Formats: sequence, structure tokens, C-alpha cells
Amino acid sequence: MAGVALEHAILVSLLEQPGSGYELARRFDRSIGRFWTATHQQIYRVLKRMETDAWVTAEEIDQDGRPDKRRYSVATPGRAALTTWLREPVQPETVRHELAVKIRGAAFDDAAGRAALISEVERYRADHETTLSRYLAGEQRDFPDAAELDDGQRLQHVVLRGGIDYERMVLAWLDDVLDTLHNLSR
Amino acid sequence: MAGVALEHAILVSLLEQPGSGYELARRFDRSIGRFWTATHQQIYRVLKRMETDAWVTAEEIDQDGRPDKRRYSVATPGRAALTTWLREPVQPETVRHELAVKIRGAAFDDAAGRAALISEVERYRADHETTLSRYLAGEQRDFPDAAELDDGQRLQHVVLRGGIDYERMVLAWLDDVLDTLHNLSR
DNA sequence: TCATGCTATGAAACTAGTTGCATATCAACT
DNA sequence: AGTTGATATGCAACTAGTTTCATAGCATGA
Repeated sequence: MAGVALEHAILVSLLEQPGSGYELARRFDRSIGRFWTATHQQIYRVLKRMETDAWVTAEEIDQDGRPDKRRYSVATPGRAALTTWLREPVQPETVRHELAVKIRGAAFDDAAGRAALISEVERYRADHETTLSRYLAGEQRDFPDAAELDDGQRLQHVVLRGGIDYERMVLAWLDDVLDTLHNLSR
Repeated sequence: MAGVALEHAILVSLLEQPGSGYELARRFDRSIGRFWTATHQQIYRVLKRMETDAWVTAEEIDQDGRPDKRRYSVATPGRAALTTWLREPVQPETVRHELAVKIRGAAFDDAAGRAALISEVERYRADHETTLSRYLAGEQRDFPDAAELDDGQRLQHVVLRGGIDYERMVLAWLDDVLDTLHNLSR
């Protein structure tokens, strides 16, 4: 039970704003995706289980000009399950940093492989540059006046600042990586 | 094929130093674990598959005072597979940041829940403080003189610096989180 | 002698997550 | 009329990862 967290990420997202599986999938590509990734298939499957367990309730919405959708809201048992989970210890993070593996692996590749890695790091760096810009734009848009925020917004803001800090750290480190790769002896 | 990376993390680790499944598991708790986590069961299973595929070869080692072990080394097909993988594009990271979910979830919990979260963040912070100390001690031990390093060591060092940067960023952010949690209105 | 603990490997069952495919509505453009 | 693209949901098969349990050698200390 402890580690099963997609349910809980969905509960938080639905408490912030009820929505359909499709909308959740888009949020997981945007804001929630900063700290929890999930595909739409996984989201639909988990939503179905959560509905069976009465953690959420669904409401059929007829839409003009679009297919119907099912809007989910958090029910009392779901909210209780979230509270229980919130008070459990945070599990140690499981890190999967593929680029770090490739950097150490570069010791066992030739000059062509290292050149390829440098290009790849540059592309990767550009992606993170884009992500940082997106976060900063989102911060301007959603949290323009720090004094005017309610508690929920303050908590969302501090998580966003974590994303911004992370991206800045990554960019600085990637510069260090590029410098190291350019200055290898062979 | 692209995302299957535990094999490749194992290949890098075995190229840096041949070893048994048990030794690999310990490395994955230590140095490699900085950027790729894995349990011993997963490592044993993957090693078996890699042996079947002739990516690695095993050698039975009789040990005095300890159970026998199987020392694995990377074979030519494994090295070729690593080279192929190294030149593939880096997959986007899949982020799973449970603490961030709990922080946003705190908006839907009461004062007691927030107090529990503050304690949890403090404990989490202490863990990261320990991790940073361990990294810094490892840096002193393994890379005392930056001018004397060969390419493999330089690459290992830049990855370790990434870990150090990450831990420092996390600690600063956790201070921000604690400050935010202490200053919520209700 | 017995308990504890580290070394060392592994099976079996389960849970989580990914990939590929399928279906359907409707808008906008060609 | 046909294509493209966004919205919207879902199944089936597969792959990856976790958890629980089991086994065994040998050292150390109570």
C-alpha cells in the first residue's frame, strides 16, 4: 500500500480540480508531470479501480462539439485514503538517471561515441532550457503576487520552485559535463 | 530495446570492475545507486538473462571463509550492445517525486497532518544531509587530485558532482519547503 | 551450543508501468 | 468528399520492478 502512489497523485489533482481521465493525462504532461509521470492508459485503468473502490465518483458529461466525457470527483473514502497516505513516511526515491549511466559508459566508447554523446547532451540541455522557460512563464502567470496567495497556491508554488531549482541545477551540471567531455585526454 | 537500461547500467559497472551479483547489488546501494537503483533479485535475474545472451561470462570463485560466488565479466557481444545503446537518444526522465505530491496534498489535510508533514520533511532533510556528506567524503577519497585523473575517473567524477549538486539543491529547496509550511495561514 | 549477522544466490507471486492497437466524435481545412 | 488533428476512452499483451520467502556457508560472540 505504501508505495502505490499514482492513486494519490490523482487524488491530489482531482481535489485541486475535478476532471476527466483525458484532462488528468494532460495535467500529468504539464503541471503534475513535474513530479509524477503517467500515461493515459495507466490513468484510465487506475481511475477505474478507484471508482470500484469508491475513492472517486464519475459523472457523465454531454459536450457539444466533442465526445462525451466522464468527470471524476474525489469521494469521502478517497479523501480518507489520501489523509492516511499523507501521514505515512516518504519512501526513498528510486532514481533512474539514464544520462549519468551513459556518461560513465563513455569511458568504454571511442571518439565517435563521445562526439555522439556531446551532441546528445547538448540536445538534452536544450530540452531542459525549454522546460525552465515554461516553468518560469507558469510562475509569472499563476503566482504573480506572492502576498495574495492562499495556502493551496503557496504549496503549489513551493513545488514549482523546486522544479525551477532542479532545472537550474541540471543546466549548470550539464555545462560541467560538456566541459568535462570536451577536455578528455584521448 | 531503447528504455531497457538496467542491463546497460550493469554493463558499465562490470566494465569498471568485474564482480558478482551480490557485489553489484551493493554497488547499486552505493555508487551506481546514485543514478540507478535496483534490488538484488532484479540484478540476479537480469544477470542470468545477460549470461544467456552471452553479454557476460561467469566464473565460479571458491572463497575461503565465505560461500562461493560467480564473478561476471563483460563479453564482446555485451560490449557491442553497450556501444549501440550509448549512441541512442537519451529517453526523457520519468519523475516520481512522492514528497512533492504530499506537499501539494497538504492543502487537503488539517493542522495535525501538516505538523506530521513538517516532521517528515525534517527527517527527509536529515537523510539528504547524510547523503551529501557521504558524497563529499567519497569525492575526497576517490578524486583527491583533479589533475591526476584518467578519463574514466573524470567521467565518474563529473557524475558524482551531479549527485553533490543535486543534494545541495534539494537541501536548499527543503529549507524553502519548511519555511513555506511554517508560514501557512491556517 | 545457540543466536546473530554478513555473505551469497535464487524461486515464485505479485504489482506497476509501457507499448501497440482500436474505436469514436466532431471541427477545420483541402 | 476526404484528410488531418484534437478530444475522449479503452483492451490486450508485454516488460519491468517489488515483495516475500527459502536456502546455505561461515564468523563472531554470548
